[in-house]
Amino acid sequence: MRPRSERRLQLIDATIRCIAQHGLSATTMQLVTREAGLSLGIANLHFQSKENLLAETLRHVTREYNDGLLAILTPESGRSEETLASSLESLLDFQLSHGVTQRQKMAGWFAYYGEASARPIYQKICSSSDRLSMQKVEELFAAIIHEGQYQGRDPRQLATGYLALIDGLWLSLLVAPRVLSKARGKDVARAYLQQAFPRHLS
Amino acid sequence: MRPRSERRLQLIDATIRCIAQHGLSATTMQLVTREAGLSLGIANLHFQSKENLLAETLRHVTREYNDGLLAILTPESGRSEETLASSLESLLDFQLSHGVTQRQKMAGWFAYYGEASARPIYQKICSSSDRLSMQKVEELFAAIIHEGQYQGRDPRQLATGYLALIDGLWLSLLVAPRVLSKARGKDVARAYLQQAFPRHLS
DNA sequence: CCACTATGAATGAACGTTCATTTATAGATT
DNA sequence: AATCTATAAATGAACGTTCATTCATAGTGG
Repeated sequence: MRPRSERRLQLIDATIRCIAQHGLSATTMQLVTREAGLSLGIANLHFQSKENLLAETLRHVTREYNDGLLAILTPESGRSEETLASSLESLLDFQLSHGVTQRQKMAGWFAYYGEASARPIYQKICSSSDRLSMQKVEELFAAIIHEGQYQGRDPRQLATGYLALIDGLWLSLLVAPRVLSKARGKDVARAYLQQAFPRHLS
Repeated sequence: MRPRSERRLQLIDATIRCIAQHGLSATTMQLVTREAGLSLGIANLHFQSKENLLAETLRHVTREYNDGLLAILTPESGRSEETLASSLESLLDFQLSHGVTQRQKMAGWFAYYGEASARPIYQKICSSSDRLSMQKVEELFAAIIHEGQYQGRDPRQLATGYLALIDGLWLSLLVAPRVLSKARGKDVARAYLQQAFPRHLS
């Protein structure tokens, strides 16, 4: 017998693994609870319904990603050696890091995106997460443009392009990992940022 | 009573509409056949199984897209006024055209991508379509680099980036159409190409 | 003793698939 | 022309399976 919060996390983790392995449409309560090493009824006890479990799992995944992003893009007064250039480098490292580009995570991410257009609850979670990334990246780009006195750059347009590029690279890494390696994906994203902010990226 | 090929197309079209409206996981044989105005058994008559109907639908969608792409990127000896610059412009127009960026089509596309990592048959169809786009776009970029004598450009890297950017923009248009309009999406893609080939895009 | 956690067999709805039957079409026969 | 025959198209009730959910029951900690 374990506390509520622990079981919830245990079930969410199992859900993520199931989605990655079997896809969203083949993820059943039976599979999830067995993967978690628990009984069939337990998921409904803690999440009321399958729909809710899936929504909470998506919330968990997006929260985890956003926390990682915010840790990089929220300036902290404590860290004095932090520069805009290093933030840019950290952003790139994070978004194409081992942790974020695991097959398991990307597969889950796109499984939800695929169903998002038909399910308002997924659409809401995805789009609000996207909006946050957009805002934070745009802020960083605006600061860099100001610092570097780059001419004729629109921070919103550059942020839109950069985030779309990252999404597209993730999709390529997922669907055709043989064609595009993580290292080459990172090179492509780096090239985009170098074109935009040549004096902020070596 | 209608010929086989007509019914097949009718069912595939109905499947596309169902996926766009209800999502892939909620698309049932009942829904599809009712949408097509036909009886329940007809789909199994023409496609043997639901799995096969869904795979054939994906093949149809990718073929349609690839045909459009090939029409632009395959040089025809007859059209003398065709230049590399105009091909580039046509590519951009096509990929962000009304026809390709319909909600219905993009929703279907990403629904399959979302399930692709768990279903080998989808993965195969998607990745082979991607490979074709990649090859053709890379060829065009290589020709442009040669013609414009652009220095330090890698056609494969630029094509990878461009196609990833397009994918990412489609995803944004699908999930958050209010944040990103089609017109602004096109601006973003155009900016990428302008950076890469400034003398080939006004 | 009470509240909470946990189990898994039972339940009923929904789904893909099958198949006996009916309907339509084209070619052959008279 | 009219009739017959063979073939393919089309139907939808019926079947077996799978799934999410429920619930009677049992275990556990305070």
